Amino acid sequence: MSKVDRSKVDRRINKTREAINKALIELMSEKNFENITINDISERANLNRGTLYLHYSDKYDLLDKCIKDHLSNMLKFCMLSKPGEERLNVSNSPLPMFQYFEEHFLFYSSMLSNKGITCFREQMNLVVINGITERLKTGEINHGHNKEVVVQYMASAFVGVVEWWIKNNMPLSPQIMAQQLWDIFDGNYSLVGEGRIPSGS
Amino acid sequence: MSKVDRSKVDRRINKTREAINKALIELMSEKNFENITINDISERANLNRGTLYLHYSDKYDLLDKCIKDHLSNMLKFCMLSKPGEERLNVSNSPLPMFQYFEEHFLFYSSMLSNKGITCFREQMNLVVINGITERLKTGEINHGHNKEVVVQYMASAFVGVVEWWIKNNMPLSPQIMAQQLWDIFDGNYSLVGEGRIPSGS
DNA sequence: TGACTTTTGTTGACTAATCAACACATGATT
DNA sequence: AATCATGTGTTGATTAGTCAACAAAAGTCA
Repeated sequence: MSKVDRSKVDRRINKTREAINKALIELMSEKNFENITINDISERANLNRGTLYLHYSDKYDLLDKCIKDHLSNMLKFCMLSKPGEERLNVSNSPLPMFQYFEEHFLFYSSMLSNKGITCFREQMNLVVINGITERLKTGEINHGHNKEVVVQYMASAFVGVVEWWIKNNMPLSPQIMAQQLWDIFDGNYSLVGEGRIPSGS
Repeated sequence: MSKVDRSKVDRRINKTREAINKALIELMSEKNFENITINDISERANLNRGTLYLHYSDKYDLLDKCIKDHLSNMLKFCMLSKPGEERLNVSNSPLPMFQYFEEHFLFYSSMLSNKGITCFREQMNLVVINGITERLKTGEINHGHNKEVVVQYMASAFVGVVEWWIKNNMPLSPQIMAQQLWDIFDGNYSLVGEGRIPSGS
């Protein structure tokens, strides 16, 4: 008569998943996804092949979950700075985002540069769109622009810039990138109801 | 009816031991050994406290096995260059040794600098003595010196120099250290039966 | 084509790691 | 001295991971 608590996840599970994800990302930075075998992954992760199948049904399932996991964390990170609060100062500029991408460079580099995996860019775009949409829920646009259009515009611009930055091995610092992007956005819109930021005149 | 092979070690065992050893060395570079608890170690190693007790009876047992393990590897590494073979050229100088210590700097630094653990220096000295004795078995000394004395002299000198080098955060490169030590040894003895190396005249 | 190697996904027997719980020891604070 | 917190070492029930073995699929090449 027992049955233990089990409310928290067994730490072995996390260790295993982390090892597998790390191995996959490493391998994807080295070769084409299609050429990576389950054997490669389990060897690199230093665990039994059978263990991998306890968590993922095949390598496509693994890739899928790996992407969803990372993008979900990215979105979570973005949402930490609450929408509609202190949005016009530099402290809430895109800087944390670029620092985030810098920290997870290996992942985003692997995903964006790897041949034979087309799905990633679209998934990332989708997540960014959802994120921006969420943030714009409270602070409404008041320039007479269609919200959908603005969201698409911003998401595409952001993802495109990030993709360029990552694919080119981050030639500029996160600070510079954030400043540049902030300036461009500023030239277009201010994102909350206060309207354009008076610049000079 | 079965009984599996089990000739090789279960990879879980190696992973666990490696995590524990890494955790101990890290912690010892941060604080006094006496102030490190079993809880600290198991937390840092990211495993259950009970798991640690499956491998070690207490933290002293762990420290002991950790030291013996490292020193045994060190000796193994030293013995890779066979005694009595090509001993007079630079390629067989102490350089590999200093590179070895550089690679395992964190361990030796922790052990040599940590207060509240006196046993390490003596154990290391003993291992070095055994190593040198082993190497001198084939190539005999022929200067009329007592072998024991020569061994003690060399071991003390070597350990002393290494200890200074590690404790001072490796102020000189392994190359320089090896060259210096080689020159000093050369000024004293050549270690094989060929006698002094004619230097110049 | 056919022989071959490699990879895949699954099985069952087994072992190591996990977790909560426990009693006890040590140490500091009041 | 009594209280409180923290660390120790052990227990038993349970789960996750391991390994070798297998058959079937997919890729390689003479």
